[in-house]
This record gives sequence, C-alpha cells and structure tokens, in this order.
Amino acid sequence: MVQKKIRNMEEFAAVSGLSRPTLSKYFNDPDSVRRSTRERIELALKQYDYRPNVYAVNQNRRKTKNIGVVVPNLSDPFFSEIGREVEQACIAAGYRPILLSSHGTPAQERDNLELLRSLKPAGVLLAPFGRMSDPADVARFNTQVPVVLFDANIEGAGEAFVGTDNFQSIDLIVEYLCRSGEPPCFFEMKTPTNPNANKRRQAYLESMERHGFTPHIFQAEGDGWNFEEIGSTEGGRLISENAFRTNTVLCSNDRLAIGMLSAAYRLGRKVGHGEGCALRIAGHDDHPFSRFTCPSLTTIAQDYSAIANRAASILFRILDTDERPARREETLFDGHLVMRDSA
Amino acid sequence: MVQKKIRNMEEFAAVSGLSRPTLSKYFNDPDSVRRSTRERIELALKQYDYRPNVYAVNQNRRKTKNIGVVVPNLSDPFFSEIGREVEQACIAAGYRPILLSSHGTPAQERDNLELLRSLKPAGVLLAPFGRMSDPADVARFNTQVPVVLFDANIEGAGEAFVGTDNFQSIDLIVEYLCRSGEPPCFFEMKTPTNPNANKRRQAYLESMERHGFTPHIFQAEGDGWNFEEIGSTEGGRLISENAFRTNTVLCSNDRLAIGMLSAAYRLGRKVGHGEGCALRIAGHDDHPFSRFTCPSLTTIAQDYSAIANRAASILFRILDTDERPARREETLFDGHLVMRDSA
DNA sequence: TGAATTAATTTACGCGCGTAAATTTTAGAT
DNA sequence: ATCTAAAATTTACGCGCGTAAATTAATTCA
Repeated sequence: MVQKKIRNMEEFAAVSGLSRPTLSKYFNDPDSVRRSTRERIELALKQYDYRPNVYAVNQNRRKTKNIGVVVPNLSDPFFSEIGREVEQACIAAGYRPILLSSHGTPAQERDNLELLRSLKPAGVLLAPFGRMSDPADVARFNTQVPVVLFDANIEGAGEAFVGTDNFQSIDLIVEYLCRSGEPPCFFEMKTPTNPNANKRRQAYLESMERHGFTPHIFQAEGDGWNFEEIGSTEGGRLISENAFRTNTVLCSNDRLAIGMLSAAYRLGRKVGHGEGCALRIAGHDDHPFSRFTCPSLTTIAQDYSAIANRAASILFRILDTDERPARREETLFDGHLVMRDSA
Repeated sequence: MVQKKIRNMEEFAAVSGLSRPTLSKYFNDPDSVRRSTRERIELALKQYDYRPNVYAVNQNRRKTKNIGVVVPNLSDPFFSEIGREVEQACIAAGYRPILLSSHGTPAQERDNLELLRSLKPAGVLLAPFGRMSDPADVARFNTQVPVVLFDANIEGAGEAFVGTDNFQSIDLIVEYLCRSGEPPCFFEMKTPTNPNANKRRQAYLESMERHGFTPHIFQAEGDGWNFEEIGSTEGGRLISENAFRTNTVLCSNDRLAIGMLSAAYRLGRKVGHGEGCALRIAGHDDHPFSRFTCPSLTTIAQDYSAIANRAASILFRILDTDERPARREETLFDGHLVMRDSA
C-alpha cells in the first residue's frame, strides 16, 4: 500500500499489468470484465491507492451517476429523515446522491436547481415547496433531467409524484376522533405554502360532511417555517379565548400541534383523552419528536420509507430504460393512525 | 436568451467577441478583467445561457473551490442548524460547501472523508464523533487537505478546533441551579461517544466541589442516537424509583432532558421552579425544540453562529495564506444561560 | 501625441479519462 | 490439438477547460 503514488489510470494500468481501457471498463462496471481480471484489479487496488478522478470521469461520461436530492428544509426532522431514506436508496442503486436543502426559501430552491443543472445529474428527486415553487421552472428543468417529485405535488410537473394520500389519512383520523369523542375542529396556517395543507383542509371538510358533522376551521396568521412558534402563540390565543366550539383539535401537521401542546400546558389545560382532560389535540406526520411531547401526540404516520424508496425506484426505472413514462403517474401511500395520549 | 446553444467556452468566446483565455480569467475572478470587458461578458451571459463545465474546471484547476462539511447526524436539529450556518459562511466566502451527514455512524464518517478525498476539496470543516472517530484517519486526511474541527474536539487532530467552553457553561448553569434551589445531580449516558459529554461530567464535578456540594452522577445505559428515548425510559425509571437525592437534575444535553421531561409528565411529576413542582430539570445546548417542551426547558445556549463562522474563517485564512498555522489553536465560546420554566 | 503601462489575443500544450475500431489474446468446448 | 466466441489490447481521438509565453491592442499619464 505504501508503494509509489499512482497519478492516473495509465500508471495504475502499468502497475496492475492491464490496459487502461480494460480498467476503464472495470470502473464503469466491475462485472463487465472477466472474473480473473477483476480479481487482479482488486488485488492491485489493495496494494496501490488509486481511484479514478471524479472530474475527469464526469467530464467524459455522457451521463453522470449523480442524483440530486432537494428538500425544502433540512432543519425540519421530517425532511432530514426522508432525505436520509432517499440518499440510501440512491447509494444502494449505485448512484451518488447530492443532498441539498432549500433552507425554507423558494429562492434557494431555484438556486439548488441551478446548481444541479451544472452538475449534470442523471436525475433529480425533488420535494418542492409547492405553491411557492415555480412550476414552469421545474418543468423546464425536467426537460433536461428527469425529475420525480415526492412529498409535495406540483400538478403536471416532473415525471411522477409520490406522497401520502391526505384524503385517506385525514379521513382516518377524523373518523377516529369522531368515534372516540367530540368531532374535531381543524387548525392550520392561513396561507400554507405546502400543497398538502390544502389537501388536508379539503379532506377535513369532506370527511366531516360525510360523518354528518359541521366543520370548523381556524387559521393562524404567520409566515415562515417556525410552525411550533405559530402553533404556540396563535393556538394559545385560541385556547385561552375558548374559541374552539369543541374539545378536539386536529392540527394540519405535527409541528403546529407541538406548539399548541406547549401553549395548552402553559395555560394549564390538561390535554388528552382521559379523565379530567380539557382538550384533545391531534397532528399529522408522526414527527420524530411527537413521541416525546407532553402528552405524547396522537397523529398520522406517513410511510417515509415507502415514499422515499418508491420515488427513487421510479427514477431509477426511467434512468435504466432511458425513456420517460408515457403518462405522469401519481402514487399515494396510506397514512397510519398512531394512537398516543393527546387524543 | 433563446439564441443558439452554447456548448463550451470556445463558442461563448465567439459570440461574446472575446478570447477564451480572457473568459477563463473572468470566470476565475470577475475582477481580474477590465470593467468594460467584464460588462461585455455579463451582457453576453444574459443573452446566451452558458456556464463553465464544473468537471472540466475542477479537473484542471490546481485546487477546487469545494469545502467539505461533515456533521455526525443531520437528523439532529442541532447539527442541521450549525451545518446551515457553516454552509452559508462558505458561500459568502465564495466557496462551494458540500454538506455530508455521517448518519450517526462512525463508519459513515470514514466513508464521507473517503468520498471527500476524491472530490479534492480545498478544505474540510469536520464535526467529528469524537471517541468513535479514528484520530489517525483524521490526521492522515489532514495532511492532504486542511481540516478544521468544530463542536467536538479530537486532541491533536486537525489544524484547529472551535467549540463551546463546557467548563464555563456547566459552571454557569450549576451556579444558577444552586442559587435558585437544591444543588443538581447530573444525568448522562453511560458511554457517551461525544467528547463534550466527558467534559461536561468533569465540569459538573469540579463545579459542585467548588460550590461545596457533593456531586451525584446518574448514568443511563443505551447506545445510539435516540437520546430522547433513553432519557425517557432510563430517566423515567430513576424518577419513579426516587433515585435522585435532590429535586434538581442537570442533563448532559437537551435531548436527554426532553426525554426525561416526557417521562416526568407521564409519571405525573410536575416539573418547574414554581409552587407545587416536584422536580427541576435543566439541559444543555438550547435545542430548537427546547422552547416548546412542557414546561419549556431551562438550558445553556451554545453560540451556533459564532462557532460555525469562526471555524469557517480559520479555514479560509489557511486557504488564503496557503500556510498551516504554526500551532494548533483551540477556540472556545461561552455558553449563555437560557432561563425558562423547567428549572 | 508619444511613451509606458496594462489588458487582451494568439498559440499551444496538458489534464485524466471515455470511447470507438481494429487487432490480438484467452478461455471453454469439441 | 482445433475451433470459436469472448475478452483484453493497441491505437487514436476527443471532452472542456487551465495555463503559460509571446504578441498585439488598448488605456493611462505625462
């Protein structure tokens, strides 16, 4: 291993006793050479510290093995989890994921796509902002590099979309809440950037109608990504004003619910489904922290893993067959009810 | 803008009426050309969609503008926050950050360094695991690429270290807890991977001695990164067994404290410093969620921003002057006491 | 207006590898 | 030992750019 420095494939070919084109074949696909030669190469690799220059490789290869993975905000544990799943799916398939966070701003999302454009990725897995994303921008990008959307849909953009069936999941938790106590009102942001939020509101309305109850929606002012803060201040205000006409609140997502739980605690309102509880609060997403809220949060678990892996495998299929799907397909996974203590 | 496709710098030179070497100079440093030519180039850039091929650029440049940023676990909001700060510092200085998470496993940390090696970065900002990191590995890497450590120290590895002064911060919160109530016991993991944990234990011991109190340390079994879970189960067990000889618990970090808070809630022990409270719980780090725990968590705020920016600027200085510092310097920032409701 | 300085151009080579075509070698079967 | 298909080699070109040296053009200042 402490032999002379290998500077390029030419030199490595010399010391391994093979020709450079053969080595090039090997590095592109180790199974494309005879087993005996593969073993010779791998033996040499152990003795000499050599690896192909990524930049030279990617300059000459028609398509790189890079896959761009763009999420709206890595500071949100939901996205860091799903991002990790996507990353691992890429690695497992022999691709190199490039994980980028848009840090909560659509401008950064644009920058990230711009950056990816110059990295010539084989494909992109994008969890967009939704309303704030520029559909034309995504569509234009998709003409050059196949894009598969996940988590949040942009109608018509990208080759496919994979996410959670909000109508199923909201109906599930509405049904549970109605069965086990008073029908829920719905708490959300007034101007949500995320399209899932709109679907969830709609799903709530439909579900309540179907169950024969009158829906009530409460919308919090506020911008940005500090959902807990908004849930705490706005939710706390509503609680202290006794604005809800029911003892049950379904929050559009867990982070709002986490904020509202902290407000309820501060205000001395006991939350839960047991004796002496004043309020039931439920969320949606099964945020990594929702197991440790006080009380633990009843919520809907999205199937992170299934969404990430399906989105990735759809992209891989496009890359392998080298043809875009005839029609844009949307895959929706069911959410699962996670019954904890808050509702 | 919708002119013919520009395929390379040669063609862009043709349409912009300049020579390729001049353009090359411009792309390396826009200020290295005359203002009039710079304006001509930027005008052309608006008309024609061209950008240099990153791979060709990086193949030929002696050193790339890439900076590797490696953190132990992006799923931990602490690291995603500090990672974001570091990223932005790099961008502001004209570098391209490559953010990599080790996903909680030292093996992945090694893989990340290995990957970075092939990306030929100008420098690396590394938040290592500590005990589980291979010091020799980091040191070897540092011989090729300047490495600056942050958050967690590895004695002697890297060109410099930037972090929080655990002795100052722990002393600060121990002092506060002693002044405002019973002296704290200390709750931590039995076999912490993070070197800060060891410093904090030591700091707790010294601080208690100095204040004339007898220290008590409680250590939780358990591996991995699910600190909340461990804090909840082990902390809950200790609470229900009335194992602590004081009503005040200082947790080694916020995530353990968050877990313990959930256990206290579950067990019906009221936490806080007010009337009728059975327990005071304090943490360390000012985790993004610690404002929304029940009750909100009294803790030590690390100066994320200062740590990130100092680490980055130390690296930039090395890169600019192109010389390693004569001696390895360690920069420690003070922590700040954040008084909330839990203690 | 001229000389002195600065900036841009021309020319040329190299980086490390992908890849194609023609040729030679090797392996597995008869 | 002979044949054949598969695999490896030789040769050669190109990718898009950095960079250096020599030359020419443009700018600045006296």
